[in-house]
Amino acid sequence: MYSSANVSERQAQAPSLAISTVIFALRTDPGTGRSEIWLPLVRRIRQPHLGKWALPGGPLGGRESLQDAAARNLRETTKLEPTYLEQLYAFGGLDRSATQRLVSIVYWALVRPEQADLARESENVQWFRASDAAGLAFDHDEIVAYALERLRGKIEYGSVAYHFLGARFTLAQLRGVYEAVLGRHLDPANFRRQLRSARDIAATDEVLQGGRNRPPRLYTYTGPHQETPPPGPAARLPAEGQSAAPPS
Amino acid sequence: MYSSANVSERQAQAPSLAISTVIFALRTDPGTGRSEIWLPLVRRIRQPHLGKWALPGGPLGGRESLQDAAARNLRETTKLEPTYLEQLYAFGGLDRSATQRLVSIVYWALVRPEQADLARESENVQWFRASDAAGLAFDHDEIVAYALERLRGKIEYGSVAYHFLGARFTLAQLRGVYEAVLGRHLDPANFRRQLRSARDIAATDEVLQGGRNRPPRLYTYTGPHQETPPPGPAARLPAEGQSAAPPS
DNA sequence: GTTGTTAGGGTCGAAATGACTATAACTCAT
DNA sequence: ATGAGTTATAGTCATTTCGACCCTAACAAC
Repeated sequence: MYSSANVSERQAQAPSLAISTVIFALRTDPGTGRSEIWLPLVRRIRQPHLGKWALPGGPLGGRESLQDAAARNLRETTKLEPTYLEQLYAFGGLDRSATQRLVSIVYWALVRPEQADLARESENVQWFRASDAAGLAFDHDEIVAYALERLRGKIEYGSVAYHFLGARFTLAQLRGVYEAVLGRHLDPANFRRQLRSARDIAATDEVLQGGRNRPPRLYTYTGPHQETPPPGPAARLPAEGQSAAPPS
Repeated sequence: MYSSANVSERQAQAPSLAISTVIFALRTDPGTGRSEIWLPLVRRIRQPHLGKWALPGGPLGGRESLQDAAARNLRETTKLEPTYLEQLYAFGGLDRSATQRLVSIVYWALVRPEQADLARESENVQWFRASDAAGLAFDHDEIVAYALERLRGKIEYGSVAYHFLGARFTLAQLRGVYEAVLGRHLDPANFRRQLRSARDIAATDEVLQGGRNRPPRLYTYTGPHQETPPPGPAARLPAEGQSAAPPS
């Protein structure tokens, strides 16, 4: 292996390698009270695609793992730590960038709403509704669409919705996450029944006071608190279950 | 984005980028008649890990997509075309190779048994039972384990088992694939019932003659004949369902 | 013929799921 | 204070799914 192309030739052809990150957060619409998915984008300050919005990213440092590079992107653009960070896909089409051959390893992350609200916004960093994120630089439109697709898959599978929320949450909030991601209404009673069994959530003895209706009980996530899953998939697997629901 | 590190520094740090491929094929044990998963490995002919077995792979050419590079690896090592080829994961740990910083984008492929039998074997290319593939070069042990994990996920989900078989197959053969991958016995009657509904298989009007028992009917796969899924995930998604099975 | 073995169809109960009803607990308007 | 409105939470019921199991059909070998 490691073919016979000589080294100088290989270097000459070597595509640049970059890391990009799709960062999802939930925001509650003040009007309808419904949860929506948002993500931060950065404005391109150089060619190509100067002035367009793009996913946060940059070159891979020589002393950091892929995961670390993605986490660094996150810190640098939004000043916050993700509650979930996973590799999405490596994009390497020939025509991704007009100026150079570019291979991007893309990660996707979930952050909590409190953090998303605190995240700085500036001239060149702004949050967008996921459904409004179009016309991005490079092939980032497709990447965002794919990340949403994958988010749907993961959330149906089960153990990712909690990472959108804080340490304590009501079942209605959790259901709001599911509804925002899946894009359909879920029956509150059935949703409750499904979560009572299995999944890594536990009821606390507290309730959320101050609402205008019956105070809902607060729950916590007790599963592997995979702040940022370990580098290799080998280490990541025990926390997940890998693979998905049986459409049969 | 695209940080402020200057270009020369970035080049100096730039990790090498390689493509590797995990190629799975099914072989039937002549003794027990059970199906087993095999994969081809190549012997390292240079340092590091000289003499050890490793996944087929090599550098990414400047004029080929990631997918094309993986397909080329396949051709070059086994002289055969895969019936299925998908990106597995990008591995980029700091300590993967002792001699250099190496990022590997790994693909996994399925090939048909007839093809696997025809595939050349040589001094430096040999097929191994997946369960016997240990002590490989670099972190390839972990990569193979992860590929098997993902294969299990995909097969439970549904649409990948056919790619191990030829154009026409019996349900017993298909069940053999599932049993080899999942590592457990499946009830023939229930298996039949599940496949009768939904999945992209159709009964032909032919039966397989020549066995010593009742001749089984032959079936075909009618789904998207995803010989080699399109480059971007966007194009790949309609054929798949993305994500994995529900451990709940 | 009989026997052995696999193909393929069916039954039955347990478990999961979706649609729905009912009651509890709170706030707010009157 | 009382009732209306809203959400939380429990329960019911019919349908579907799934695993375990049984039975008959169709071949080869003897």
